[in-house]
Amino acid sequence: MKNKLLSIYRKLYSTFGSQGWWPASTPFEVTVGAILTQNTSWSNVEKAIDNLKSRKLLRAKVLYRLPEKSLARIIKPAGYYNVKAKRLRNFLKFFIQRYHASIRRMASVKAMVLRNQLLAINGIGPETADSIILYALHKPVFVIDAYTKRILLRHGLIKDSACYEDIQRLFMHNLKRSGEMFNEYHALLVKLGKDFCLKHKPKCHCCPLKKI
DNA sequence: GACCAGGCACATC
DNA sequence: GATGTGCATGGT
Repeated sequence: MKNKLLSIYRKLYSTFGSQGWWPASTPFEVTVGAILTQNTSWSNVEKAIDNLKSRKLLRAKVLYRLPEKSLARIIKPAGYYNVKAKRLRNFLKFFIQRYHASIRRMASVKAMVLRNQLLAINGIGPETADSIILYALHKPVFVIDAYTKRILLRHGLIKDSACYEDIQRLFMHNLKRSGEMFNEYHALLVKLGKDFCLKHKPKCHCCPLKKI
């Protein structure tokens, strides 16, 4: 399994190159994006983030002062805007109260402790929590998403019944813990998922992983 | 017009 | 514990 996961990574990297994730200019912007991108295409999230940026709202305390209704209107292009406004505010409350709106303070906590704290927030599930920990704080946790599961399933590396933590363990127990690599690997899986899994049939001959 | 997107919580059985 | 449903915009 170790060799398999590593050869998939190498093949993806040699095919697609570095993906430059996360596409954001600050760690705080990553956390906002992680919540907004739940079940939503990134292009829609970008519009919502641009709205926040142009209004100079991309700071925790400033954003938290905004009424929920106003926030919902501004992030509308990201879809599910009412639930996401709530979820964002749930995170902001936590971030301000527990870490004084400081990314540095939040990053000083052990990854698994923070993960549990994030999971206790209504609206933050495993993928969002891990995205924040990996892409905003650069700590080595592997992010699992729908593409990752679909790809591993197609290549017979997991069972359909595998849950989020099962798949995460597969990567984390079989690869060297490297935030840099986990960052790239997950982004590459998303790239493969977007470019091939949706446009082609399973195991189609032009998939870069066909011989893996 | 149908289908999909870088999920999650909640209701129901 | 598994399964179904609501949440919503914008691109293909």
